[in-house]
Amino acid sequence: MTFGEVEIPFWEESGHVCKTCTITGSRFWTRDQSRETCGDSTEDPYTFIGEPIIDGFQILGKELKDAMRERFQDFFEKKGHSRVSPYPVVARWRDDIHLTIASIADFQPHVTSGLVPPPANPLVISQPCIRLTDVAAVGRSGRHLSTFEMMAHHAFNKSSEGSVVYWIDQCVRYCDEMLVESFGIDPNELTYVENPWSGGGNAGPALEVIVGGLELATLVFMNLEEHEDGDIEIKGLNYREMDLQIIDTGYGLERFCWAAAGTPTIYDAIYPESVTWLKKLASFEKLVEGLGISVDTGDLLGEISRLAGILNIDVGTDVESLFVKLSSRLGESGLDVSIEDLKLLTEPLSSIYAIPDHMHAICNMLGDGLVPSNSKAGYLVRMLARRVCRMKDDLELGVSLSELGSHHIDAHLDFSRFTQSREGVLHILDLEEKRYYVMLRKGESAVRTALRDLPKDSSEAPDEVLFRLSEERGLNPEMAISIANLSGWPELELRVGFAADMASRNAERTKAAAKEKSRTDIFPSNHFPETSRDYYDDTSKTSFEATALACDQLSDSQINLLELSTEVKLTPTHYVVLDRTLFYPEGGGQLGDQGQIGRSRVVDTRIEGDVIFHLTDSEVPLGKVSAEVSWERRSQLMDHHTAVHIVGGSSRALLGPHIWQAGSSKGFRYARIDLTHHSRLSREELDRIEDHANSIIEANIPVEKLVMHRAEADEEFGFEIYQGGPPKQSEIRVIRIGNHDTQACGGTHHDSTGQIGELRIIRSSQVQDGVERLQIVAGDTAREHAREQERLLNESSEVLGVSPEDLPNAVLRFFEQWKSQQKRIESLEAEIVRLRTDGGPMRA
RNA sequence: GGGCGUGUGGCGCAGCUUGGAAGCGCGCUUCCUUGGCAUGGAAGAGGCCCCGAGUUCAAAUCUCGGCACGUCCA
Repeated sequence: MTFGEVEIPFWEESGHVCKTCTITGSRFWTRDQSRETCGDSTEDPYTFIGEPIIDGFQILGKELKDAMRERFQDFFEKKGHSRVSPYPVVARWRDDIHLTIASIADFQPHVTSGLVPPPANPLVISQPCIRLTDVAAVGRSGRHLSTFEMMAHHAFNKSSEGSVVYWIDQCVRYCDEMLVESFGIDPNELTYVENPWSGGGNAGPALEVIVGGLELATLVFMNLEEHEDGDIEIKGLNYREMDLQIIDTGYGLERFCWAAAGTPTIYDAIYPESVTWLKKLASFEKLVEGLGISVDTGDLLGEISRLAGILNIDVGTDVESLFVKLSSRLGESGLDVSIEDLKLLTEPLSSIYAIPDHMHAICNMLGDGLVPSNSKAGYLVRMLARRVCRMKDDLELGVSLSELGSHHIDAHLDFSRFTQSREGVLHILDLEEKRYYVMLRKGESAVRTALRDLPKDSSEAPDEVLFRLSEERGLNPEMAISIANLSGWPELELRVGFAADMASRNAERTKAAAKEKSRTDIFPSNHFPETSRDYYDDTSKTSFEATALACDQLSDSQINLLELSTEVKLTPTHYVVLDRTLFYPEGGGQLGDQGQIGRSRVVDTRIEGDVIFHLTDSEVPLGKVSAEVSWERRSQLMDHHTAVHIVGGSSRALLGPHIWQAGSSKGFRYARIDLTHHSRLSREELDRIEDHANSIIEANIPVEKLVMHRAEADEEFGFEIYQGGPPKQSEIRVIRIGNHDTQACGGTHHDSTGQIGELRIIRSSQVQDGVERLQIVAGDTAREHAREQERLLNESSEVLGVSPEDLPNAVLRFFEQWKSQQKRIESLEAEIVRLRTDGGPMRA
């Protein structure tokens, strides 16, 4: 048996026959003896439009989705699956993807790798997902969505330990029974197509489940993982058998809804209220009447969807050529529509369909507390918001982005399960819309300047100009052209093939950027046993005895790779490995400890794998050593680390649930925390956060340090505790400051907040759009900082000979005087020049 | 995380490639035209050319660093 083939007794029992598709050549199974095609080929158009293949759902929209989801989950619950609540759409428990793209993403990589047990086994879930790869096709194809719910049943088997829940045969039986019995699908219409699956580091055989030309589900039997020594090669990568065998299924909730509604497009089935509302706002009926198309628009739309399912619409495809294809195919079906009319009809319509889809994704992302930004996940929500802004303006809807949001939330969303409030979402939408219009306004002059040398009657602009406007000013080529048309270049048009060229240009850059990306190990960590980390037992203990297992000289390249902090004053010469240590290694944003091992100074501490490396300024003899951690530094690091947690909690309490830690750093001289927030922070806001944080310190709240299993922590505290980054172990440490703040954190902390003394937020700066960096000093450093400020004030006022209170006024006065004197000098100089050239005494 | 770009009177921007006396539009002040307003005309005020170093006889302009902001890609 080659990779991807599946042996299933159920086929014979249920009267399925195995065939090979005459079009695609795929193997498939069907109950229909006369069937020639697999159902997923260019010869299999949709059959359910106007004739639903799932009976008994006389409803649409949210109601339909709720009923469909319930029917699905109920079936699997009765088959022994436990319901699991959906995860957020912003995948903050992962560092490789920004958004939840599939139900299995909830369990990667910790569960699929076997590190952490699943929350239930087997389980059933309906997971909201967002995929932006086909965003250009949304609204146009009739079936593409940027956001959808993936209904799924998962089972995690460990056959090596004799723990098997169920595998391929049983999975197919469940699927078939549910579709036929529970959803009343005609068994003769069902086909199962063999289509091995690989991606995201895993692979396995898989079946696509197709009804009426529509792929309703994919059943993946994940049993391979990527490994350089693996003996199975798939698409150029090596794979080996996994410890776990995972049932990974995905049933498209919205597609079930579409199949049950039989509407012309999937959007009509799930967003009917929005589509109707938007059509009215855009006066769509009037536009249709104005065209005078002879055929019925309902029929036409259904036909377009049917064809769009067959014609591939890819990102970067030129819309022009698609219209040509579409028009000729429509002609074959007896619908005679000119390309021009087709455009006039489908362009506004595709926006009307795309808007509710995009709003659904936007509201879900913002609901999860995401803040729009110019990079990372925040950029994705901004991109969607800007697409909506553009579409709503093209349609001349006359409503704001937040009004669209408000309508969408009322019609389609239950906001009780989100962390962000409805008001919070609408506020952010207002801010985003304002930013969009600022960009457009600035873009107008940018277009004029960029095209200045171009003759006014040109029909084409240089590619380079359009690329630059897009990348630097955020004006996509269509927008740039339409601005140019209004600014004095009426003939300018977008060159055919430009969109495709731009897409491939981006693809090349991405490829080039992806080249350098591999984290190299600095130390030979696999040569040593795990170092016992004694610093957790008692964070105030500083001296200890241990055995030095190794001491080696550091090479220049190792020192380079270490990227030593500016707080490391001496360049280390050796690394030392002990059997046990009290030295805390750099991690979680906390810098490494310093101190003494024997006669050598420890200048920094690092960890690699499970081994802790002490960086010293001289060689340490092997064998018994006594060591001492610098308490002055350690206690200051603890002041800063606990203070950072407190400030994070205070910011969230005062500014809202969208506040998320985007990074942090705790050193000896200062600490900083990066927070996601949609606006710049004023000094008043910083003062309020500072006061709130200091009240937590004054209340002297105990700092609990818990050690618990990952799954247990998820359950009890939620994903909010992973602000410092995704956890890498199955057992994690949790730092809990009363009800103020709870974080998974490996750092060293005080036992109660009062030990910090006081903290101050010195300043805030912006790291990137939507991320504010707060600089914090706490404990002794806070006092030193105050002294330093006073010294600066005193020195400055002494120079001017005034008291510090009068400094601002004095500086203002001096500056004004300086300005007026500069001006006087200038005019006097001009006077001298005039006198010299105007026949003054200089002329001899 | 990576790339690109921007910072110039109150506001919107040009000038930077190729270093040589800081400009344009709107707004503002005063005067003229008018019965008054709109308008038109004339005169004028208002600039640490983001900050700091460097190169140079000379920097808004070139180089480096910082700050602030924008944008695209992942």
